[in-house]
Amino acid sequence: MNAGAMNAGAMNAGAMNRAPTIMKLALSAAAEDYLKTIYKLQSSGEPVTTLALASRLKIAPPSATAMVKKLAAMKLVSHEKYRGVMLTPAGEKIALETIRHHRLIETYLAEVLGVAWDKVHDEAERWEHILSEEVEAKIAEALNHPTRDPHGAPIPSLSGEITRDGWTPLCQLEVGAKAIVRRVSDEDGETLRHLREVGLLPGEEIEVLRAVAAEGVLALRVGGEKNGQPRTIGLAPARAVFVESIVL
Amino acid sequence: MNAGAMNAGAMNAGAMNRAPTIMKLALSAAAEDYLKTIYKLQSSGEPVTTLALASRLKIAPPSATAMVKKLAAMKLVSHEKYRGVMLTPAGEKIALETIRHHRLIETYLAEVLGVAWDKVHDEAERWEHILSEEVEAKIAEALNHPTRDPHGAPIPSLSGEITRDGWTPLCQLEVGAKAIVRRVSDEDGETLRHLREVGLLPGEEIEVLRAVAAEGVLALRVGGEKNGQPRTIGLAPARAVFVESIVL
DNA sequence: TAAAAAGTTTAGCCTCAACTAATAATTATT
DNA sequence: AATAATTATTAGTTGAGGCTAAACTTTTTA
Repeated sequence: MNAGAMNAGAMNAGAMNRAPTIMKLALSAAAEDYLKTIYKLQSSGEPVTTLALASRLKIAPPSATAMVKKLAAMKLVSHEKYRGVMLTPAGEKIALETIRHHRLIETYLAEVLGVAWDKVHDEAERWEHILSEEVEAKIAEALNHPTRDPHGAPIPSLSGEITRDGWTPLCQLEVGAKAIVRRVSDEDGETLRHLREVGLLPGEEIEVLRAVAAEGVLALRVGGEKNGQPRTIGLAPARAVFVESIVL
Repeated sequence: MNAGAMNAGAMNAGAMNRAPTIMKLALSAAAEDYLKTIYKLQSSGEPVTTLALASRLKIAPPSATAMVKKLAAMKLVSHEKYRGVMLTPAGEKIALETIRHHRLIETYLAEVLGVAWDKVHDEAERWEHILSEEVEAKIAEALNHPTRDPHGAPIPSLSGEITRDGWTPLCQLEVGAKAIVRRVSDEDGETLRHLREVGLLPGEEIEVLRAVAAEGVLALRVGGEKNGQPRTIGLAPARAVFVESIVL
């Protein structure tokens, strides 16, 4: 047999690729999704358990275990059995690249192509895995190197730095507190549509009028000084909103 | 059997999907690639054999046989054993949609994002499979509904119509013939870079000065009236160029 | 602290889309 | 027309990345 074609998987090794560019380990879309999800769990302080991964990625727990093992073999995560997962520096780098892709694409779709706020996430979820470095650069340039996506999330820099915002979940505000909406979670289109309807967009000023823990409901004034009408939202959407408190 | 529209494989019985929109059978990227390749072979008059498919797609022949069987089961192609393949109307529709995606993306990348002529093909090859109808529409609109991609290939309309150009491969021109370059094949970046260097871009006027069949070489004047210098190109690149003869 | 519950992993299977080796059909050549 | 050469198909594997059922840890609770 004449070596010729050589299957794509076996291609990595040292063969080919004469170019001086550093060989970029082409990870599967699935692997990138795991790394991204691990990063998000990790940076929101939640423990990165098999169950958390499985539920975020909508897969069965054993599937998560299997992938975690593969990622560990690739030295992208460290994994102690029955304990949990942590990204290695290499894994974090890839997670941040994937998140950068995602948020740049969201921004581009929303600002340049005019795709609706609540739809850009699902699009970006697919695009992030096929974006080349070159097109990434063109997109970043076209947007003038943005640092926030349309939902207020920070876009990691090309070198992998990311702003760590210390913002408060809206659901944790005390009655009477005033704050400015800084970020909303982009994951669920349904929630996003609801938040836009209520007016909870990044930049908006709000005041907590009443919090009825028992009812799991929050009454707010949305929009600055008096003119905003009071609105009531549930706890679930309130958890998707992050605010910066206004200190008086 | 109750007609193809709502096949969608595992799309569980009647559950979900209340919307009145026609369910769009989500085909794998691989299947789309096969349909596209079958379409191209078919419309260039070549017989659509297992070997031709395998060689175009850079896979082994048995893999092609296997996928052809699947596509036949989905009624996207008709297949007579040992004979060859033909697209059904449904298969052709999907092929044309995929080609539309590909060419729109190429055009967008080149014209809006400034990606190089010889690189847009490989990008589009990946993007075409994940483009949603909505973003497709936005892109088409941003480009003002183009009918040609940057290489001169016709872009199928949304409804699946495509211009059939009767252009001549450059390699078939007689000595002394004058013509205008109308289209170059986009498949191979290497070839494209070469053609650009020689000046064989859509719109350019050429004249065949000498054709040495034995040498497999063509001498041309590129660029209108006298001022173009003579250039020599091989037969392989000449096959990738299609021209419109100037009738005197 | 022992039993129950919750969470994690192993074992074994499935589908997809590739692959190689071997077989079968068609076409070309003496 | 018989044989050789092409080309196509079948048979059996492989690797990703899912799945369920069952076994095993860890944590909680009675």
